[in-house]
Amino acid sequence: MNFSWLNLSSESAAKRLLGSELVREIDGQTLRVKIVEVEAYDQDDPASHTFIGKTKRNQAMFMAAGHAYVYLIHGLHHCLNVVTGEEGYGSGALIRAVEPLEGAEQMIARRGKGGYDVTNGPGKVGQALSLDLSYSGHSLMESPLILIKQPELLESDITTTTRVGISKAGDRRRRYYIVGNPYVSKK
DNA sequence: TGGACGATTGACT
DNA sequence: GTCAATCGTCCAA
Repeated sequence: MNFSWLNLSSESAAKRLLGSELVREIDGQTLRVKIVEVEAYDQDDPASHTFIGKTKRNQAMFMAAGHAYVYLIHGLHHCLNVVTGEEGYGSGALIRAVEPLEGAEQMIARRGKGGYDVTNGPGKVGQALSLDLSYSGHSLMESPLILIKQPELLESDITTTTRVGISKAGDRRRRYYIVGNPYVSKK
């Protein structure tokens, strides 16, 4: 098992992540989700945390492909990224939304909400999977958070749009999601 | 050492 | 549609 399939540009790797699964083991429970929405970020992108270079916070983004980068937004929400590309180059894909496959009830309990609201946003994914800053830099080959490759989706199943909630480079179309999946975030 | 700010969410009008 | 919550991080002084 290796993550050479993520050793691509952040755009290609982000699209390749759609349909892949994350397995989260916690309190003896197994949570399994499918990635349905992502956004690409890299060092040459003004909207990326790595645009300013390597810092204490974003150093995980400079690790080899297949590590996790978790950050805290607005002091409230933890967001998960999958690091992509070459080690030493700060790039990755923000996991914006997932579809519960296993352990949905655990996620609903952690979220305090059911329905599609359970995981249809980056902060919601972080809460449903109970992630925090200590997971930044974690290898996604190891328990308790594992990334599992799935067959690549057809290009016709992927929609590309502008990103959400950023204040810079808002015109870059680097948000990708699975057509028709109800867990895709709204905005 | 301090102040400004954010790849968001949810509550409220 | 508007807006507050809340804190780790970054940078200026």
